[in-house]
Amino acid sequence: MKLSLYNTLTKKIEPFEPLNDTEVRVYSCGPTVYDYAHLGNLKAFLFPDILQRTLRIVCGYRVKWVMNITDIDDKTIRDSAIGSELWNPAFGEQTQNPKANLQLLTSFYEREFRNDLAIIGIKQSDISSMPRATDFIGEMQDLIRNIHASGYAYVSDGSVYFDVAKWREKEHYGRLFAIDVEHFKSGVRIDADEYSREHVSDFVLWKAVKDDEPYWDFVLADQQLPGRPGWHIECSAMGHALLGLPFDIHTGGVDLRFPHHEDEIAQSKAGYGEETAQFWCHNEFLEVEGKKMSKSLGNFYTLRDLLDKGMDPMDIRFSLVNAQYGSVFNFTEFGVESASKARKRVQEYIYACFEGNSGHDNHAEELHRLRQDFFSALCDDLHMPRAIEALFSFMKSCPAQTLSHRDRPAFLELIHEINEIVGVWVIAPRPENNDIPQEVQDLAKQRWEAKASKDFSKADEVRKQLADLGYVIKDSKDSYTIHKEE
RNA sequence: GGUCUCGUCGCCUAGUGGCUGGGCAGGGCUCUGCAAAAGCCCCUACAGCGGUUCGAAUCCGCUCGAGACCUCCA
Repeated sequence: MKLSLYNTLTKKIEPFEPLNDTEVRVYSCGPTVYDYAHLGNLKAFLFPDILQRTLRIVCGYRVKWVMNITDIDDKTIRDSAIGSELWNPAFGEQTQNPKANLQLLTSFYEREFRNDLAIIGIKQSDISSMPRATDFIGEMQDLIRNIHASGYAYVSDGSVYFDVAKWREKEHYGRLFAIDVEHFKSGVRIDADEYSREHVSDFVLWKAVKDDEPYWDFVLADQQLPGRPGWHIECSAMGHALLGLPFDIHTGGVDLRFPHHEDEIAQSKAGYGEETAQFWCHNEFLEVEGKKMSKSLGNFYTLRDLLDKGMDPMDIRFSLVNAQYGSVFNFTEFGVESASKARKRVQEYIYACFEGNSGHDNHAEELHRLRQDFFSALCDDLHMPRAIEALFSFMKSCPAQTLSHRDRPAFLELIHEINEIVGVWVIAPRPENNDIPQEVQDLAKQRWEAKASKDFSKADEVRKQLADLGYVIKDSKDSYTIHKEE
C-alpha cells in the first residue's frame, strides 16, 4: 500500500515515493539530553516510530531511521557548569573540566532517554543510529568551511554566522514557515540557540568560546576560532553523514519548523549544494487536561512521573498513539484510563481467540475489510484514530466466539501485523499465573473448592486472606483467575 | 495587538453535501451464593444565527466561545 503524508514544504498531503529503491531514509530531530524525557517528547518520538513501522509493515520498504542526540547546546552547558544547582550526584563527581562535566550530564540523560524509549515501546533495534552531536564536530566544521567558501558565512568576534540576507538574494528562505519580511532585520546576529521570529536574523554556525565553557579547536581560512557548534548545524552535518542528501523524510515538532529546520535547509544547500529532505513532517504539540503543558502550570509530566502515578506504559503508548500526529492532542488521566480499558478489551478478544470452541460464522469478508480499513487509514497521513475505529467495529460485528476455526488464525495473523505497528498487545494465549506465589495459588484453590461445596463463609474468609496478601480473585463460569492488586 | 487552528452525544476522538462512526463514562441484561471480571444490548450529537441547496453537522457569511504560536519547550 502507498503512504500519503502531509508535507510542510508544500502544505499538502502528498503520495510518498522513496528517493531510491533500496531503503527509505528518515531523520528525526531527537532530544536535547539535559533532562528526563517529558510527555511532549514521547509524542514527538512516537510519531516517527509509527511512521517507520508503517513504512516497513504496510508499505514494505526497508527503513533507515536516524535520531540524533543533542549533547551540546546552551542548556546542557548551563546545567553542567560548575556551580550549577542542577548537578545531580547520579551524573558522577563534577570535575574542573567543562567538557568532561558536559559529557557526564549528557551521558546520564542519554541513558535515561534510551531507557524511556524502551519503556514506551520504541525499539532500539528499529533505530539504525542515534548519533551524538559531539561525535560529529569535524563534519560540522567541514560544513561551515564549505558555507564560508561559498560566501554565505562570515566571521565576527570569533563566531561564524550565516548571512541570511545574502542567502535570500538567491534562495527562498521561509519554505517551512511564513517569515514576516517586515520584521527581517538584515545583519542582526543571533547568538542564542533559539530566537524570536520577530527578529529573523543571521544565525550562528559556530560560537566563539566563552570562559569556562567546553570548546573545540577550529581553523577557518587560517583563523583560529576555538568554540562550539551552533544549534542548527548538527542536524545538517549528521543527516548528510549518515543518510546522504537529500533523504526521504525529516521529522520534528512543529516548533522546529522555524528557525531550526529552515536554517538546516539553508545551511545544507549552501554547504553541500543539496536539498535536505523531500518530506518534512511535523507533529503537533500536546496539551495536558486542555492546557498547554508547562512547568509553571504544574502540568508538566515526564514519563517517570506518569509511571509513579501507577500508569502502565503500554496504556500511555496507546493513548498517545491513538491520535493523529498532526493534531493537538489533549492528554488527560481519564484519557489514559479510557485507553487502558479499550486496550484490554482488544487483549481479551485476542486471548479469546486462543480459548474455547470455534464458532461457525464465516467472517472472511469482515477480516478482509478490517485489513483494508486499518492499513488504508494509516496510509492516509497515519490516521490512527480511524484505523483503531476499524478494529473496534470489527470486534463489534464479529464477537470472538463466533470466529470459525479458519477465521481465528486469520484474525490472529492480522492483529499480529497491526500490533507490529501499534505495539501494545500480546499475541499469545493468556499467560498462566506463573508469577503468583504457591501459597496464594493454594489459597485460591481452597476457596474455589469451598465455593464448589457451597461453604460460602469459608470461601469469603479465604478471599479475605488473599486480599490481605494483595491478591484479588475473579471468578468466571467454571474457573477463576488471580490478580495482583494494584 | 499580530498570525493561526478549532468548536461533533457527559468526556475523548472520526467523518464530511443525503446512508444513525468508534472508544470511555452511564443504563439494562447474562453469568453469579456474594463480589469482581467478562460478554451482550441500549444510549441518534454535530456552538448560535442567517444564507446557498431538493437536501448541510459537512459549503458561504456573521456572532459567540476555546486553544495555540508570536517567549524556553517536541
